[in-house]
Amino acid sequence: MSLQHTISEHVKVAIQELYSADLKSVELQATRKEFEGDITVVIFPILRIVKGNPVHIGEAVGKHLVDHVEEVKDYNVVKGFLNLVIADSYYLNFFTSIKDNERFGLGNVREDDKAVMVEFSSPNTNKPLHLGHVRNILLGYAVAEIIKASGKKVYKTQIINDRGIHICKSMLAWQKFGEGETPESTGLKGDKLVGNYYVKFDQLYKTQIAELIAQGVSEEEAKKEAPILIEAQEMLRKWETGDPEVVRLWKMMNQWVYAGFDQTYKTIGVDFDSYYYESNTYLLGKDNIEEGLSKGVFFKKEDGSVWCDLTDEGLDEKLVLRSDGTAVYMTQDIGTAIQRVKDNPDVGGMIYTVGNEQDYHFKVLFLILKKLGYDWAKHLHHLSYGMVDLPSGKMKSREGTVVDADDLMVEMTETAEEASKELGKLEGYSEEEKQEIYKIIGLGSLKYYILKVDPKKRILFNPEESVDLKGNTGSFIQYTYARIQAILRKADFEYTKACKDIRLHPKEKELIKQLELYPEVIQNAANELSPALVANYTYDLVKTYNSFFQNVSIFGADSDPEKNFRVQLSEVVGNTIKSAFGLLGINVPDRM
RNA sequence: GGUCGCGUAGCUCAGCUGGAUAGAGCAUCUGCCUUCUAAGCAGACGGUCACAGGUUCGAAUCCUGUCGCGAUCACCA
Repeated sequence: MSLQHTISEHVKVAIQELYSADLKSVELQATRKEFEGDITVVIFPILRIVKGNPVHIGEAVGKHLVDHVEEVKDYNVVKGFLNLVIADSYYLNFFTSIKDNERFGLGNVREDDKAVMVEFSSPNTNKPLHLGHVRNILLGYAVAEIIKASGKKVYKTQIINDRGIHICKSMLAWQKFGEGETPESTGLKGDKLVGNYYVKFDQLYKTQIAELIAQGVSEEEAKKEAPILIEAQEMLRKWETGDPEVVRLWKMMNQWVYAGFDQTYKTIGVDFDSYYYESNTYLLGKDNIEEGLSKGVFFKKEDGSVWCDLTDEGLDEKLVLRSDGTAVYMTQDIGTAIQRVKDNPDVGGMIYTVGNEQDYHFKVLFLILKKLGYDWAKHLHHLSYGMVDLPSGKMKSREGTVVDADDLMVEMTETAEEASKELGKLEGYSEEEKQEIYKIIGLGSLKYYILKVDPKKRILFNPEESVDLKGNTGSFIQYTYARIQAILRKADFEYTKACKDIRLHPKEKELIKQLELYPEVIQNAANELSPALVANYTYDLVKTYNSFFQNVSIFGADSDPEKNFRVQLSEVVGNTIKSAFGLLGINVPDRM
């Protein structure tokens, strides 16, 4: 039973005994630094039940707690706040209970037999991944890891948008101008090569439009009639009829792209448990529409199109099947969701990591699935995130202002290398080891920079600031971890010594309090699907540790048990940083 | 126009289900390397929490309205 719970219960008992009143809930908070104490009971809400002077009530309750709760050593009352001083022994006991558990707080926080499927990344196969994908991937992966840590089984998946006119555009341009180029012949990553042809298509398309306009065709017409576009549409038709030549080309170029993506995922450090391809799923959903019609969830209009009436929910009617019987986006998503649960029957909920421009789409999708009566439909969540802006404005692929994911990661690594070389702390390491550390630092900065902000907010991605190693950054936290490892390398302490009689330094107490919070932070992050919570918590922990570390020498000449205790405390903080960063997909180096 | 989201220090961001004097980092300034990693620590400066009402012992937080920014409202994906 947690201390907070114990205190709450005793406050209730005290109010019952002193005033014969029945208190339903107790408001607790951490005591502010400027007052003496650790936990504060807010008296004001009690005034609703017990009339009287808040200070007198606080005094009475405080006395009762000191008398009846072992851990409460002392109290003081300031206005309507009852500050409780918790005995050092409580913190020391807590510390003893976690110090040998490297993964304390991780795993089995909540038992739940239903698995969660987390979808993220979900790229198109016509161009390389960019900064927007990076935010998506980092968020999705971190959320998956956090939920896993909170005790659930997690499936990481993505749906790859591998069909449609966009991929035909790249294919056509390659066919026309490629002269048989391959990733091998050019040395280019497959996704880059294909992306280049997508750009080539767009260039030709634009010049053709310009030519048509010069001939007196209206802009609107020109956009529809450009020969290259007609050709691409023709190619899509051939693909749909299964034309062997087109399908062969499509398969080949998609393979190039997948190889390129795999390399990018590997560098970022993420993986997936399953892949769904739109070329397989785009026909799904029609059966479910039939089923919905028979259940009365959908209705058919005179022209044969099928709709879902959501006006009772304050939304519009939504098309789920065209009048010619073909599927729309919504049809596919309905079918794919149902298919996924068929593939993984233990799944009890799904999380879709998709940008906030699709908020409405997912609102509707979830409603429809609920109406269709699936029990897992109650646990669907759209992990919606804001756009990534650059100081120069919006990223636009057509204007070439996108930040390529691979380039970005290389740049971050190089910056880490420069900074690291200046400080020269990696002497004695092989070039290979150094490169590995630079990568860990560079990527750590990037990941932390993106994950520390609330997902639903837009991010202003400032390249200069993101590579900064000072302040609230990933590398600052990594640096603290590396320093802790240096202490552990040099310390020769024995774990067997008890730490019963130690007087806690106020900052040590503060640190242990923060560690105590750790499982709660993970639980909250899992509930709110917020990696930002974990990131900000880690920063707070590290700030407190650094300030303690700087002010108290661990290798001081005096008393052994204290020395050992401090080294152990360092180790536990280090482990906590490591596991918290693990949840965010960030590595920590032993030296940097 | 309807719907949704955002608006906190010069800049980038925290602020949990309402609680004490609003919190960090960057930038600017001042101290601290004979001790375990100074990518650090301590401190100073900096705020009408967009605005106006409301709810109450108490509001950055909840409600209503206004303004600003963004997204979205296709038989597109």
